[in-house]
Amino acid sequence: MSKLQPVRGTHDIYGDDARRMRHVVETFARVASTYGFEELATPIFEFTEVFKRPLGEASDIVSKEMYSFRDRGDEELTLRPEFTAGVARAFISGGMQQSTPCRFMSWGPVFRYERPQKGRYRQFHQLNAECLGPSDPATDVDMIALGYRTLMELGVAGDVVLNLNTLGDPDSRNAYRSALVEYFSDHRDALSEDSQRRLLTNPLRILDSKIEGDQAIVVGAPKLSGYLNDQSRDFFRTVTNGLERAGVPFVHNERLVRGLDYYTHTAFEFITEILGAQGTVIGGGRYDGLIKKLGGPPVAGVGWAGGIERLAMMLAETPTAVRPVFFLPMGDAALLEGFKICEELRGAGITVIADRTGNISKRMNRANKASARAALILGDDELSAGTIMVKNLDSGDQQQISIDGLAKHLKAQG
RNA sequence: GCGGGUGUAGCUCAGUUGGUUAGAGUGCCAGAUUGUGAUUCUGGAUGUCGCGGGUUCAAGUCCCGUCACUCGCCCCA
Repeated sequence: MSKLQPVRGTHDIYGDDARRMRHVVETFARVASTYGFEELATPIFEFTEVFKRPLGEASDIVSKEMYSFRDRGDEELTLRPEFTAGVARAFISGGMQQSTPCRFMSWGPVFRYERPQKGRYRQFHQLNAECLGPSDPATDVDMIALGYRTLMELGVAGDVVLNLNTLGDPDSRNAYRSALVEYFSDHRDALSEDSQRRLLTNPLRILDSKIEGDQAIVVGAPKLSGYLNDQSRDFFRTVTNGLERAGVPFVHNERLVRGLDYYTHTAFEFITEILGAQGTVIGGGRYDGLIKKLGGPPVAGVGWAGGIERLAMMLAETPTAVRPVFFLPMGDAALLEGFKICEELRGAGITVIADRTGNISKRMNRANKASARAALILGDDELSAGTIMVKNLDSGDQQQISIDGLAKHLKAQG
C-alpha cells in the first residue's frame, strides 16, 4: 500500500452519491411510516453465533463471507452481513412477542467479504423491513406492496420486475426437494461441475444455473407447484390475489428459490436489467422458522432488504442540494454583526453560509459556484442604515432590505 | 477463490516501431476588477506515468510480480 486508500470494496460516500443514497433512505422511511413501521436500529455487530446459527456452520456464507473477529474480551463477533438475524435477535432480547405484530424499518451498512463488482461491495448499505408475528398471507401482500411503493416513489418501478414464488410449507418444500434431487441424480453426468456440487449442497440452486447445458436439463425438472399441498397452495393464491387487488404487478417465477430451510411460503425479488449481473434491488420472503432456530419462541416473520447503492444508481436524477444564501460582511463591524444576523436566519430555517475572506469579487464567485440563490452584502453604509443589500443571484437584481425584515423577505423568495 | 479488461495532472484522456525536457481539455490559483458572480483576456502551479523488480546505451511504452479499479464466474442473507 503505497498510497492511502480505502480498504478494498469500501468507499467514501460524498457529493452526488451521498445525496442519492440519502434520498433513497428518506423515501423509504417516509413510505414505510405510512404502513405503520417504526425504526429499529440494531448494532452493526453481533455475537457470531447470531448469524451462524440460522445459516448453518458449513455454509459458504459463514465460512467465506463474514467479517468475523475476536475482541479484547475474547468474544467472537461478526459485522452484520444482513439485518434479519439482528432484528430477530432484538425481538427475542426485548421480549417483543408480547407486542406483535412488530413492524420494523432499518437501514445502514452491512458487510460481506466478497470480490467487488458493480453494485456489490464489501461494505454496502441496505434498507430493511420486517414484520414479526403474523403468519397470515395478507401480511406478505403488505410487505411486497411496501417494496413496490418504495420503488414507485423513487421513480424506478418501471425498470424493475417483481419475481414471485412460493416455497410452500416445510412438508411441501421437503417433498419437492426430494423429487428434485431424484431427478437431477438421474441426469447427474450431464450436469456441469458446479451443479453436480450443488446437488449435494443446495439442489434448488440448480434451477438458477446460468450454464446452457444445465438449463436444458432444468426444463424437464419437476415443478415446485406440483408438490404444494392444499394449505400451501391456498396461501400462495391469497398472496397473488391480494397483489392483484393492490395493483402490484408480478411474474410467477418458479425458479426463484431460497436455499436455507427456515424459509417458507413467499419468496420474491424485485429485479432490474439495467445494473448488469447484480440485478436484484430488493429481495425477501417469509421466514417462519428463523426466530425459533435462533432460540426464540415460534414466531412467524416476513421481510425484505433493498440495496441502497443499487437503488441510488437507478435514480434518474441526482436530488439537488438545498441552495444556500451567502452572507458577505465587509469590514470588522459587519463581520461581528453578522454572527447575530446569520443565527437569526438559521433559526428561521434558512440555509446560510458566511463567506468572510477575500475580496467581494472572489466571494461572489464562490457564492455562484455554491449555487447560492442570493448574496447578502453588509457594509458600513448598510449598518448605519439598518439595512442589508440582497442580491438575487439568478436574476442579478439587488435591493436594500431592512435587517428586521430580512428573514421574512428571504423566505418569501423561496 | 477463478477468469477478462484497465491504471499517465484534482477530473476526462492523448502519448508514434522503446529515444532526449510527458502533453491537451477541463478544473484550480493569481491578475485585469480592494462594494458585485457565470462571459472574456493575461499569467501560474500541479505528475514517484499505481507500486516493485527485470531487459536495454535508453522504458510511460517491452517482460515478470504485486496492489487497486472494473466486468463476469462462484456464492448470495
